[in-house]
Amino acid sequence: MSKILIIEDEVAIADLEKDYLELSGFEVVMEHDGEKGLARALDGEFDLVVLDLMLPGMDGFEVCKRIREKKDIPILMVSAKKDDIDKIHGLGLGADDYMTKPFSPSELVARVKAHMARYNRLVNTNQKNNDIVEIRGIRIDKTARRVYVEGEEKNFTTKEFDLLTFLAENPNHVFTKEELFREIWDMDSVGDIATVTVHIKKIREKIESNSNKPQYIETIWGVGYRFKI
Amino acid sequence: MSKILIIEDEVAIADLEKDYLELSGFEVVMEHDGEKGLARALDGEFDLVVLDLMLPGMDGFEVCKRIREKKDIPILMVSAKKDDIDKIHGLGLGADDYMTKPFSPSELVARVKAHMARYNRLVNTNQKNNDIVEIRGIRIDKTARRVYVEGEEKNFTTKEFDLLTFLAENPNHVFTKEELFREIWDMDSVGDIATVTVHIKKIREKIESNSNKPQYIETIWGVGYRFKI
DNA sequence: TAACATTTTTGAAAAAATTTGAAAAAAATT
DNA sequence: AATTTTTTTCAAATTTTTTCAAAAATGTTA
Repeated sequence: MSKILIIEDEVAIADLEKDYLELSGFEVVMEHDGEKGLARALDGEFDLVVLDLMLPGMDGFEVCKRIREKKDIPILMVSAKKDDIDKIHGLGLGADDYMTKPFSPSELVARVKAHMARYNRLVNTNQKNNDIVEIRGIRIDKTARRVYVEGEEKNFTTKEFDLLTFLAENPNHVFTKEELFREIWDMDSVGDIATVTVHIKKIREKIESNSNKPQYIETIWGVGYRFKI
Repeated sequence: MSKILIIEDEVAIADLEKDYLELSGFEVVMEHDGEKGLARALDGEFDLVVLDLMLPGMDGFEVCKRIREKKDIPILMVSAKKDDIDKIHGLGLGADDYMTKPFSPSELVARVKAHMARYNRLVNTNQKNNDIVEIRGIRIDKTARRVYVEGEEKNFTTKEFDLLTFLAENPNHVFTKEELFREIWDMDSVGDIATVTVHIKKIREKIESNSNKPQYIETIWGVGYRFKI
């Protein structure tokens, strides 16, 4: 269940937002001033913050900035004035979205859902099931030793599977061919590094739709390879 | 440099959007019908898609859905009708944002920037214990070998990356070209010191907004270079 | 300001690294 | 033992990066 924090001093508005969000299945908590809101947000239990700009205590700009210093959760800013929106842009506070009042509650719900979906898409990748490694269109079932590309199973040989899995489990990390060789082949096995290259090529044939522009395994010239998040 | 794909059949509008985005430093490509747009988007070279709903060939709903099946890049949908927005929500297509025409170009630029920033923020937190060197607007991720300038990723070649990283890790220290050469190139490699200069130039092109007044890598006349804190 | 020294820019050549296809070797299966 | 599959090796083709050298620009000094 996703939890949403509403920081909004006008109780009537906050209540309305709360009702709609709860109807859509979210758990909602409200705070009515800046300081408390900030403290709550930093608590870390929320998945998204709806933040009004006009607040007693600490204003929305400040709250946004302070949340962003510590947290990466989506922040949806709400303001009565169109000018404030420009200010939000200008300050580069790291707000993810903004709406001007008045807005329809369904608009709010829609935006909240969109952000949630996006956040989950990007973040949920490598936490839950340890046996499943999933990044974008690639799903690797480690126990079953199966690989699915866009939902379709592809056959991988042992070395190909091990290599792909290692890269996918350490995404965004550049490994040299030597490192990969030591990792997948026996530490002290004597062999040619070139075999790594060939295996990369074979893997690419199976997972990349266009080998010239690899979407998963990138080449870092002069260094090695990297699985792109 | 971030690349944006605009899929919009009205050429005048597409041109306007392109102009504004390019002014903000984005690289922009336009496609004027659904099929071509989809193909381009799946190519994988873009960081964000601006997608009009009304398109000849394949409509925006379909294009959005199809992109989302394969790609995680931000999609910003544009429509003339408010009703369409509700439809986008309803269908759960995975669009990240939407704007109704008419909109101000600066609004478009702001939204694009916000999405880009967020995408980078999220992707970066996903990785584990990376070595990050950060000085003012420059962030160097040593394990991923990525460089961000004002939050935007730039491509660096091996030597460029090594040289920049070395300077950034030893800020405020002047190095002669000889020292830099010995540091980045093999100690005993025979080569021309001039190559250091060329690499500095290339790095500057990527990190300095005004090459005439370098904000990061300063030239110390008659001596060498220094990364300014 | 002229003369000089140093740095920067530029484009093309050279070098290095990667990709690719195919054949040889090794391992597993029948 | 023969066949099939997988892995490794090799070398040509391709791509990217680096180097080099000459020209242009910039800063320094007399």
